[in-house]
Amino acid sequence: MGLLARLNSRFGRRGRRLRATARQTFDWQDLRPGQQEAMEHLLDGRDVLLVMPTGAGKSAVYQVPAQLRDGPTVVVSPLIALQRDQVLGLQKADAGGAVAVNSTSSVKAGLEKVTAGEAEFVFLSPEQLAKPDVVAQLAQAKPSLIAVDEAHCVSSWGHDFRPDYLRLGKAIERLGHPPVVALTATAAPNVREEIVRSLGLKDPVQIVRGFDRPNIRLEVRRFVTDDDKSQALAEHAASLGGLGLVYVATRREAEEYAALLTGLGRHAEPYHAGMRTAERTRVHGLFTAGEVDTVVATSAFGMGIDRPDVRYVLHAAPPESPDAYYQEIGRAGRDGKPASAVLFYRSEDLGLRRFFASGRADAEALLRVATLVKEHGGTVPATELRALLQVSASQLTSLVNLLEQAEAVTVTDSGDLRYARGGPPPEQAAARAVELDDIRHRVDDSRIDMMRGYAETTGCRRRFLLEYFGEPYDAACGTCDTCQDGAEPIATGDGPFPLHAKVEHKAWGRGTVMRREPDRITVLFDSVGYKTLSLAAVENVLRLA
DNA sequence: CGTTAAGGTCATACGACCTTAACGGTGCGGTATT
Repeated sequence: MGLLARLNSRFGRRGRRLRATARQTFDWQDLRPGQQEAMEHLLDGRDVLLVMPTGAGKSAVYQVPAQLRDGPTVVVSPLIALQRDQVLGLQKADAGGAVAVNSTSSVKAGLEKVTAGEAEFVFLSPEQLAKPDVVAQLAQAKPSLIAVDEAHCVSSWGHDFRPDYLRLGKAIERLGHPPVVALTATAAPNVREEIVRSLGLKDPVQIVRGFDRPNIRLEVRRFVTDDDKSQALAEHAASLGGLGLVYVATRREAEEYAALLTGLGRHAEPYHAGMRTAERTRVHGLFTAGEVDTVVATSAFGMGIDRPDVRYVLHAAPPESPDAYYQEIGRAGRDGKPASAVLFYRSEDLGLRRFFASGRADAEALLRVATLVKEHGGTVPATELRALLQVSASQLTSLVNLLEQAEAVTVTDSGDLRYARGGPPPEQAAARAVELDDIRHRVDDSRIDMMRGYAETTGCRRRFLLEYFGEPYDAACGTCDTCQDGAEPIATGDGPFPLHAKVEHKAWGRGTVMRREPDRITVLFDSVGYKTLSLAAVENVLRLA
């Protein structure tokens, strides 16, 4: 932003209104630059993708403009616990009321509050927004703003675990597509693209702030045997003071490491989705109150946790992507004081991630859905298809999502299925759907490769992560373990393939240069994900696009 | 993909070694049962 634009933003009419509202309604004395910029674009009617660390005030970005726009604000939130926390927070302010619409209470009563104008904010899961009647009733209330919280879930959960995430774009359209803000703490460039595409954001303003977290020291320790690794991790954790998190890959490990740490005199508690709700709530409460030293958890623990003073995040196994890793270690040191992130690494531990990523689309089921809908000729209720095919609602949604991407099947506003006019024949459609699914899996696999790359790099780890997220970082941080061991030199000068250059590969198609080293580059390809290429070997296969 | 538990074979050892099968994460919603 130029000086004039900055002054205008600082002292302009919209900026003043926004800051006044922030003070009066929420008692926030000032707005940070990224926050105010995003709010102004929303007031101007623009869609916004906002990538900022947790704790940097992402929620404010929709809460303040919501006060200035006529009509309720729809907030998409992945967890009922998050919805509840947000509603409680908003109820403390005089912000126009808030309600969560989900299966824990009457959906009907909640929606009536919105249409009656008694709630400025309505929180829903993607599953609620997959119900035609819910969307129809919300549309009557004429929403003036939509916020998609934890928007990376579109990409990480939408394809299998929670397929209704991929249907949000349709819901947004049916709600009249008021300004939409997608919020997340991390997303690599291709994940951002997918969020934009999937939600159907129109020419969105992308605001990316505060990616680097310089107070978090990065370190990786490599091991050969599992015993050596767990012993080293336990000893390390026991030697640290303050509050910490240990991420593990399985529920059993959560229990085992918690017991191990307890044996070493730490107050450690396990946390995973296999525990009873009451037990999970208890551990979460202990953590929130700071009455525990260490929570040993699977990926179930994290979203919505809010303590500024987490001093360390240890990993007993690598997660499935640098995106997930950065999300998890980003829970350390939110207070800005020194914190550490140590990955206890064995390359074999990536095997479990490859297993989790290995499920492939059911080609036969895709063909059956396509054939049934085609032969029916008209609109088919989803329930009818489920009964015929003996699949769960979420399985059917996943199949339909793929067939929709293959331009064979469309979903009507009432939630029924219809074969696309001029769509490809079922055999072709199913084949195309399988191909699309394969592309996504190749990209997912390459993200696991990048996790290996992070763990095994001899260069600066901070630079590795920031460049993965598309943030140029032309230095070595000087504080990570590799820097302190004397990091490898960084490629300088222009070279044949500058950072972020668009390139074309003979076999892999279009891509973007994400990382440059003296003798090789890493390119993010649209169809195969991340590939690290030796500069000596690419002369005849790679060119600038 | 890698680990572990269970079962089998060998053949003269109350263990050593091999093969095989099972297992592994994240949550919504709605339904069935107390």
